[in-house]
Amino acid sequence: MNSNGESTAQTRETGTLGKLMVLLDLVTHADAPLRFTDILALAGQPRGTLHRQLTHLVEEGLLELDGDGRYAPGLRLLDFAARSWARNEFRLIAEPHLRDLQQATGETVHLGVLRGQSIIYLDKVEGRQPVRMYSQIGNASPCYCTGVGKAALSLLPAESLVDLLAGLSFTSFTASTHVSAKTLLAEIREIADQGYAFDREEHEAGIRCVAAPIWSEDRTFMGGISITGPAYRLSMELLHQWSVPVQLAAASIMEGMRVRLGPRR
Amino acid sequence: MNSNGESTAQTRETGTLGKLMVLLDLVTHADAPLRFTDILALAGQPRGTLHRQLTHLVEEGLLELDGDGRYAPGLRLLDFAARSWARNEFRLIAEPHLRDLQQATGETVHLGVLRGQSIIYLDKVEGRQPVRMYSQIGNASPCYCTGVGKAALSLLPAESLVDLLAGLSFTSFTASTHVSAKTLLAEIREIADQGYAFDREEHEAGIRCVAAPIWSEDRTFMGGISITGPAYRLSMELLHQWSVPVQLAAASIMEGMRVRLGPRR
DNA sequence: TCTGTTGTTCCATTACTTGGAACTTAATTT
DNA sequence: AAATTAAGTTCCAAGTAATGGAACAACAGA
Repeated sequence: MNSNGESTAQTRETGTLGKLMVLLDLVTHADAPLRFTDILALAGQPRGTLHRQLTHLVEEGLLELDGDGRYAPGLRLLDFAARSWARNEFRLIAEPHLRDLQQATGETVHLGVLRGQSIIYLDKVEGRQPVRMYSQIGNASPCYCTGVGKAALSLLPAESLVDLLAGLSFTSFTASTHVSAKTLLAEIREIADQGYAFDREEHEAGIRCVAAPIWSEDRTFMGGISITGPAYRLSMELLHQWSVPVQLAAASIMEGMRVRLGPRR
Repeated sequence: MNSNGESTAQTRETGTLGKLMVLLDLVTHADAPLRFTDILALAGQPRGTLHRQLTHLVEEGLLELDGDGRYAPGLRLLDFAARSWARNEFRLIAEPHLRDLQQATGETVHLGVLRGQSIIYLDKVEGRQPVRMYSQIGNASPCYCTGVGKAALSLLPAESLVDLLAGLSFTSFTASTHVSAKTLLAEIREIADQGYAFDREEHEAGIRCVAAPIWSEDRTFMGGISITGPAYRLSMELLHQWSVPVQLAAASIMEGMRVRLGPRR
């Protein structure tokens, strides 16, 4: 299987686990708790099989079954995630630099990492209001219309990049969203040259950002950091200016990673 | 080794999934990323078997394998958890009331739910500083030394309570921590009578709280909310006073649950 | 280079998952 | 209230995937 394809309904070679994960995906991605029959239709499996699988997931706390026979994501997932997040090395290293960048600009700062075709946000430092956790952290966003995403894509070797772009299906979130691999590829090459990326209201109308890529030497980690804010406050001119501190912060984080994780990587 | 519940090597009736979850638990509960051999020793399984299991978990993104052959929790867990949290019905219903309570007291407010022998924190509303997400949310804490935990235990029918207490292993976090089922049981009966619970620096020195239980009519959900703060600011007298607003907020949340989830439950 | 350690692959045996069908329970209609 | 349909659960023979011992490969230290 290819390195970071991770394409959609692709049957993975993970046996029983893979089938169960598909179910977890179904339930967690649904907009509302699903009944047994709903899942039956979506999963397309025999009733007996599905019933046993769901029972196992519930027994393990990965799903929860309420009194009305509806399945919802289980709380055990929270516990796993809390540990996963609290000890994430990249996040721990990046955190102080994110804070500095937030202080310097007054705007919201994100740390994200490329996983397959998505950016998963690892951290977020806001200014005034208390963070609504999970509001962004942990969420998976498309790579082709976010600053961090495009910055991360600029790190891929040409071949992997073309493969990944070929597998994308573009959703037009705003009028500015890239809708073809062609224009996206052109921009990513430009980003690779200049070392930073913009999001020109491509994911959400009225929201702009400037982002810089971050990577570990062994390319295990490919992601980025960004400064995000409302378009009325963040002119493109200002964003161009901020491309400098973003890149400096990214460099500091990478230096921290090199020191902490050993020079080899 | 094991944190608080989840007693050792308990074989669940969940077939292949159960075995994989044991591995996930091992890795996520460890203090640092584990090498293959570390897991081999902890899991006590044949090398070949373990290797394939870990490979499957990595392929599914539940674990991550870094360049040095160390296994860490995977980022996919974050994505699952983000969805799980964002749509949790109890949290959504409780949130505005938690905010009100925070405003009224100025101290930190928690929402927690009993899962097995642990309290899992579903939400947290702080005053001044931005919330460090996951710092508390999602974390599992012992039920016998937290305000929310003892409040939740007071909801259990006598028999279940005795069973649960019998299975506890007490860790003495501070000088005030309950260390026997006997004294704990006595306090829980008192809590059941009066309708609110205190944490008198039992989990963390210098931290007190007052908590009130919350339950759904079908007892699917048993948990509570609490006001927490430093002992120097929260005298026991003040906590006694605050037992009233905490109980009122709890009542409001339960009313909300009744309306939203239907009268049956 | 040798040697012990760590990590990976292979394959016959075993055990679990599979899925059809029968069954029970709940909801809807007459 | 009885009949009818839908929804959810249990059962078991057959097939498939997991198991685990052993052999193999990669690596580190002496």
